[in-house]
Amino acid sequence: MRNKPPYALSSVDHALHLAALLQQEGPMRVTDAAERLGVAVSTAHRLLAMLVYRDFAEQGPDRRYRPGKVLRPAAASAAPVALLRELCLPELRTLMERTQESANLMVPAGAEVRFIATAESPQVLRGGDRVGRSLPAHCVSGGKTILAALPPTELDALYSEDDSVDLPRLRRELALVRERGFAINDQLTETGLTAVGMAIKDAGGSPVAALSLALPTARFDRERLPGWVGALSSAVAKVEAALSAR
Amino acid sequence: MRNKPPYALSSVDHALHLAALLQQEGPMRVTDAAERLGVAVSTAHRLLAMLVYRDFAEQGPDRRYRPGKVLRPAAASAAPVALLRELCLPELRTLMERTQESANLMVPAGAEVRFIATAESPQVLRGGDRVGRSLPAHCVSGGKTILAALPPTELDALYSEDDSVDLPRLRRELALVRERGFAINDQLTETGLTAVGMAIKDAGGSPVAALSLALPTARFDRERLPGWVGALSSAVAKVEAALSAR
DNA sequence: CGGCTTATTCCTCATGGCAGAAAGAGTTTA
DNA sequence: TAAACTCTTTCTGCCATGAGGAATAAGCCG
Repeated sequence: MRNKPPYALSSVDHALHLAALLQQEGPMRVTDAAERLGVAVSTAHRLLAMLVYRDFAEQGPDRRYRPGKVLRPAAASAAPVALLRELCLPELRTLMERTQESANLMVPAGAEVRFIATAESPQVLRGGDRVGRSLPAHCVSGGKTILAALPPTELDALYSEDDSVDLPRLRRELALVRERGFAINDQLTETGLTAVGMAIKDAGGSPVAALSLALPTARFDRERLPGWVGALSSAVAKVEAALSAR
Repeated sequence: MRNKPPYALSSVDHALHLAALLQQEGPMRVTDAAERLGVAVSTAHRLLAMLVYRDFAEQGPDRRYRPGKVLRPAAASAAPVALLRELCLPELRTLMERTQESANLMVPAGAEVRFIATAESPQVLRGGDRVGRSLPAHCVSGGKTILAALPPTELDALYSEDDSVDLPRLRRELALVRERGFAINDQLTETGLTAVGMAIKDAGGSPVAALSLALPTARFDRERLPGWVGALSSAVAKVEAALSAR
């Protein structure tokens, strides 16, 4: 816990304080919460209702409120994306070490992909860390491979109402991606950056994530492509095997 | 997650949503958080500052925000009171089964004690479940034994400015409690309820909690007192041994 | 049935969201 | 290598809207 911010949000403070109390001290009634926070009972009730809504609390048959699943030991390690990150981090590092280029892990998020882990190249000029960011799937190498693995109906659902995307052209590109097994993003999202991506699929063949190598365009060399694709294939295979084993 | 409450607190909703996103998805920048929540960047920053303040987030050297210790797997099991509850629950049950009266665990909280676990007697007329509640320590059996184990300076610090408490009289009572090793609350906090309490001390002799048996005054019998005190002693000894072993 | 507790509703004013500015950090360029 | 540039984080002030509290209704238990 740090110093109180200069411009604290008292409603948020109450809620977080209450959540932490539930975790530390266990079951509590509405009136107990009101006393502990120094607020009206109706306010405490509203705060608890929000905690319940967002899974930070739940109410038992004795009417007391307890920590919800977000605050339980299992939650942090059970979230699918957190699991995937944990599982992929070693492979990301291996991939990066093998290629000396930055390796990214991304997951699908509607028509976008979200970067959830990066192993950065040790070279001075390198693809940077994009963790936390979202980018349009059809502009990103890994995103393209995810789209390529989607059933046509799902692809339509994502893009049929989006005028900015030429759907027939995208389909043709994705057919090529499927054929090759990887996709390239040549400076579509950032000038001077080129990436090679490959989807990670579950046992049923559905894309759950993608790995990509991102490097300065100046270092992109068609002759080295097979090597990068090979390293990506290796990493993807290992992740897929680990996913199947769960 | 439940249905959104009819009268949601949107600021609290933003904060909790953001905390859950950090746990599920991992590191995030301020601008990422703003995008995900659909709020201004400055608002996202204030929310993150509150999350950091309450240990739901922390910021790394890369400026990204990550889950704080409250959201990590270890937090839920590491909180001292949560540990104590977990450790004491079996003894509470044993104590209750042995005496057929309700057994309570309470911890000191300033001049009060807070009830953190109860094993209720199976009898129809019984001491009830007080989990979550706080009561003045000097009116509660377990609280008296905690006060009795405090150094005189600490006792003074708690009560010297409190006119409602006759400190010399309390001192005399606590001296008696120390001599006996247990304390009785005869209807001070609730008409018709009598309780016998005993402190749990750490290796250094400082009181960390107390166990008590609470029963209807109608069942309180001075001839049975040694039996109750014996059972309490047993339970306290086991808890103290377990505490020492950590 | 009574008393306590939880849950809901309405109103008002204090605070949370936003815009803008300042500060910080990393990259690019000369 | 230093300056310029750009993006990002952090800070600040203002005002309208949403959070807190009072009152009421509903629920629960002895």
